Amino acid sequence: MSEEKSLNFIEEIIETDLKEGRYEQIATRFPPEPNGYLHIGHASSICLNFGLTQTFPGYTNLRFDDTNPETEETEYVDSIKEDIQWLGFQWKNEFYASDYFEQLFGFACQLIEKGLAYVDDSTSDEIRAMKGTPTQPGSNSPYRDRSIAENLDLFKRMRQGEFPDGAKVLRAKIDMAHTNMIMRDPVLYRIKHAHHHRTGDAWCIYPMYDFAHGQSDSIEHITHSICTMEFIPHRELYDWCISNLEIFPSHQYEFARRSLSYTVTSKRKLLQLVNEHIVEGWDDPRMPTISGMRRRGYTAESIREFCDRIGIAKRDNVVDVSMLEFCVREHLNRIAQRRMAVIDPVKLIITNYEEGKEEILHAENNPEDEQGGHRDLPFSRELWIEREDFMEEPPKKFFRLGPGLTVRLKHAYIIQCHDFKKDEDGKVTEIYCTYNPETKSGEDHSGIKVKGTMHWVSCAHAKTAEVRLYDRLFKVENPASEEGDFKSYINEDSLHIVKQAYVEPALMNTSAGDKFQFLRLGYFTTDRLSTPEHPIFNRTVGLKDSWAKETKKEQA
RNA sequence: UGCCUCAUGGUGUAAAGGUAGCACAUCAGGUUUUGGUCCUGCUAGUCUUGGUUCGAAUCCAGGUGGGGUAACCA
Repeated sequence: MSEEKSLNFIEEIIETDLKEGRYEQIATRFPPEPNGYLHIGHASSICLNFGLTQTFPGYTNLRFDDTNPETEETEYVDSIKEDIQWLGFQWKNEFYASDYFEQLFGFACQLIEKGLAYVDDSTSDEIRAMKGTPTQPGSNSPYRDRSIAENLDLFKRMRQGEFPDGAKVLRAKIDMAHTNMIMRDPVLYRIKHAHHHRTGDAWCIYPMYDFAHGQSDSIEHITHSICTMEFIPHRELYDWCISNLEIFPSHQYEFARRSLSYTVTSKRKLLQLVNEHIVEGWDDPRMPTISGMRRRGYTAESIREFCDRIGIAKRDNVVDVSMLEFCVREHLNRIAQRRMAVIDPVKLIITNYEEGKEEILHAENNPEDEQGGHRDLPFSRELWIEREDFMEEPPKKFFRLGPGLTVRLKHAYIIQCHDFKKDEDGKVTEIYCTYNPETKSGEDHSGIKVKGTMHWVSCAHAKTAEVRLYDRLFKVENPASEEGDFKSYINEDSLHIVKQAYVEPALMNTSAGDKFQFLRLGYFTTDRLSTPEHPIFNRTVGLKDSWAKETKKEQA
């Protein structure tokens, strides 16, 4: 615990600000636009913003950046709030940029009165044309020199709804030759006769991001307004507005958004996957959304740990998914109860075990947790085992079943295979073994050592469950940087549904979100659609599999 | 092309002019009634060229490469 954790560059800035007395406490905010579900990239920002005010004195607001009524919906507001809380964070205030519409309107009037904003009748095409290019200065709008009185009158009439969409905009009067394109008389307000999810039809003019965000920060006395790198050019305008309005000086700091290999994290692309039914909704377990990951079985703790490990910096990055998978496994290994399930079953018959006999075994729930307790596990003559655990002609290092081979059945006996049966297609249908009654788990004094231990489910006691196996959604590491449509890189085998898996009785009557390790198969969670009559388990992540690695090496 | 920004093993991230470290991944081994967990060890890095300095990943200058930016989106 004596280890001093190094600070990221934002924490360093804050520490300096605090030390030098610029602030006594800080305020941050998480500012989502309610036009999509939160994803793993947002989780990073959430952990940053809320984490900052856990390590330093201060608080964090949740503020919805809802200035574009055409794309925003209450459904998104609700999901965003749920996801943040599920991740384990609580905001101090729940605010909306739309709360400030009246105040923002007032700010705009102030700029007009200072001669720093004007109403422009140009079309968007004309404005774009007059913008110039990075190397060529733009040109002034013919409406740029309207009088203050006329601008004020026009702007108020815009608000009254006298003009149709697109007829006029309010622009800042800065410099059409500015090297920063953002500063070439940016649009501040536009006319949109659209229904807003919160203000209804009260407004028909809406502020642009650049006029809403900074002022909202200022109104809330946000000290450190943290956003991603693409907003760097906007900082100059952010500061310009605050300084000319002479309001609380919030400051903007930028970090590089985190990206994850084999996934996309762009709301536009995620929306597309949902709308085109490539996935089954925002919370499809293959989605990198918080809700998708939650349904997949990720824990909030593991996502927080992940965000902590990948850190915050300003350079471009693609974090390897294996880092994320490591974090879930690490947590789930500690908390998930062990169960047995067979996904691809083949029958095993213990020929020297009395027919009709059954034993109730005492199986530990979690070897990592001494307080984890035990469960009853029925054993009998006929068992289901995993088809891949038997090989007719096993290679040397195959520590499972094959003619003559010996293995332990987890929590039960050591068995030896002496025969098997195949159908006319050559498919193994039954495997015959004998068991050694002296080798019962916990009472084994035989001294026999075996290399392999296998999972199984008693046929007579097995329950049927649906198991959903997920794989990465994309075939390439960075779909966003690949040529052409990102959808052409989708992995069409990202979901494999097993309708009839056999599970031990202790797996009945679980609740949505319960987490288990199916021995040797991976971590699974009960899906929200699961019912006692039709249980469904989602595979969160497989176990590390050094045997699979070995066989892959052989093939190469 | 202007402006902005970034550059440390395969990946992510530290080192505030003084021994380049940590984690993931990889590889090799040990323990194990999960080929899991755990433990041990290996491999592998400062974009380039100059300068300042006793000493540079760090400071300066030039180059190269990546990313952002020219929506009535955020």
